[in-house]
This record gives sequence, structure tokens and C-alpha cells, in this order.
Amino acid sequence: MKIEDQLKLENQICFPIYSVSRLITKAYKPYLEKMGLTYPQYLVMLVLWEHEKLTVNQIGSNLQLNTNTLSPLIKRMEQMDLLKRTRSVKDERSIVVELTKKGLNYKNDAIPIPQTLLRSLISEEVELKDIISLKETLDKLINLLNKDLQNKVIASQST
Amino acid sequence: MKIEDQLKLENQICFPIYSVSRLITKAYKPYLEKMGLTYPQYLVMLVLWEHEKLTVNQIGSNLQLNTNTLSPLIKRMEQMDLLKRTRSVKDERSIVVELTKKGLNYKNDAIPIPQTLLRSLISEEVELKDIISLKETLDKLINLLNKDLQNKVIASQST
DNA sequence: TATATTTGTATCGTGCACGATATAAATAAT
DNA sequence: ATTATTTATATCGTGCACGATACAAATATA
Repeated sequence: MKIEDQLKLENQICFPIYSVSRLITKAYKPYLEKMGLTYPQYLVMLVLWEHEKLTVNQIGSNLQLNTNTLSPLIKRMEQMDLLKRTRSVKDERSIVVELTKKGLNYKNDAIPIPQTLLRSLISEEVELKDIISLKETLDKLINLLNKDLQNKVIASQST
Repeated sequence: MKIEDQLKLENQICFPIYSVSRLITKAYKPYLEKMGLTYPQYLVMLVLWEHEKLTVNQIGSNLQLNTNTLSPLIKRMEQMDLLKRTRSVKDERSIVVELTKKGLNYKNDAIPIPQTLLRSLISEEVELKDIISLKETLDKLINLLNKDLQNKVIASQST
């Protein structure tokens, strides 16, 4: 391969990740809009179904999102009566986020979604084992890229 | 695994794709900001370095982006003197997009970027062959998800 | 030829992402 | 006890994504 060919779209590794990410958000849409959720809002629901009570920061560290993204998003979800925000008594700076009855009840509707979506990814071309190894590689990449990012933050702090 | 556990974040297949996509955009940032490009703008540059002259729609079909995303993005790139937009004489509706000298010259700066980024993804945990098979699976998923989407559009048209 | 439909681009509104910055509460340092 | 630093959240500005819609040019149909 010519050095120049590495700039061709078809030879890019990051572009398919970007594409699949957008396509998956679209694939989720029909299942989520019954609950009026966007994909990022659904992710917040996932961590709250799992943990019950979390601060904004804790939700953020689960999803790797900062408060500048989460604060407005969570407020929108409060408007939709999916959760309630209360200031912590132990630490007046913290906001504790908790699902409402409505938010909790949606869990049952959500349970079949991952299965359904997984099935729609599987075909003759892409088997379950391929999806599993895909996830393994992605999880390793997340660790790696987070470490790189961490190092950069530390490096910039020392200057 | 309990049926309910499928809602746990760690068991989600789509979340790591979403995370890696965002992390990669961040990883590109230091290399792109020398040219003043965002990642989506860089993608437009890639197809224009490869094809020289394209309509907005053609860029869109390469990147799977619609004009409601591309039109403002391309106009911003015109402001930055990276490309010029001219109305086609053959079809007055079409806008032909072409790189300026400045845009063309950036190609040389961009050539080492994919290599550099690929190297930053490779480690003891994730070898080159893992990245290659990752890309293969992703490309297959893109085809699959696009077909699904196509079917849905056709189905909705018939009603 | 007149009318209908399709096609290419653009605008609008909404919701993320995210860097930069602000603010108040909590903690550490002097 | 003061002062300085850190921490948790929020706001602002910018740039995607994308559904809905508009509009003019091109093409198809009657």
C-alpha cells in the first residue's frame, strides 16, 4: 500500500467506528422513542436501574461524560418525570439523582431491548462470537485510550 | 446471566462503540487542531483529497451524512479557505466542492496522522491483527445496519 | 405543453459533546 | 483561624447529528 493510500477513507480504522456508533444510535431509536428517550438518556437510565442513587459525577464516571453534558441532559429527564434531583445533605455541592416510579417502571419495557438489538447485529456474516470479540477489543481500547488521555492531562498540569 | 443483567452497562455491546468513538475523536484532536480541523471536517478533507471534485451529496454518500449536517459544515470550511463551493452548470441544483490550494497542501501534513493514530491504538493487549479484525467486523455491521435502515425506509414509504 | 414527482441543497429546531469558565462548598495548608 | 486549593455542579459558546420542512431545478407523467 502506498503511504498516501492511508488517507483513503476505506483504509481508515476510525471512520467505521464513527459510522457504526451513529448507526447504532439510529437502530435504538424505534425502541427508545416509545419511552421518549434518546440514546444518551437511555444510558443514564441504565446506570440508574443498576445503582438506584447516584450523584451527577458518579453517573458521569460510569458513562465517561462530564457535567457540562450531563447537567442539562439530567434536567431534561427531570422535566420528563423520569428522575428527581436532590441536593445531598452530607455534601451540599452534590446532586443526588434517583429514578421516579415512572423511571423505575420503564425498566421492564427496557429489558428486552439489548437482546433485540444484539439479534439485529447478528447475521451469516457477523456471528455472536465476532460480536463478543469486538466488545473485548473495544473494552481494551477504552482502557488504552483513557490511559493516554490521563497521561496527557498529567503532562499538561506539570507545565 | 440473569435476563435483567443484560441491562447492566458492562454487558452492553453498543456502549463501548459509543465510548470508543468519542475517545477516538479526542485522540485525533491534537493532530487536527494544527490545521484547525474538527474530526468530521477531517473526514470531508479525506474524501476530497481522494476525489478532488464532489457535490455535497457525493460527499454525503461517502460519509453517510445528510446535507443538513454537511451544508453548514462545508460552509464553515469555506470560511476557513479550505475549499470552494461552486454551483454546477450541468445541474443548477448541485454544489460542486473543491479544495483550495491551502486545502490541498494540508494533505502532506495529514499523511502521517493515520499511522500515528493506529500506533497509539496498538499495545500488548491489542495487536494489529485485532484492529484488522475489528475493522472487518465493523465494516460488515455497517452493511447490515444500512440494509436494515433501507428496509425500514421502504416499509414506511409503502404505507 | 402543462402538471406532478423527484432530486439537491439549505434552514430550523432540538439534543448531545466538550473546552472554557464560574461559583459555592469542602478540604488542605499555613 | 485565615487563606489557598480542590471538588461538584452549572452555564456559555461552538460544532456536530438529524428529523422535519422548504424551495427551486430537473425529470417524469399525463
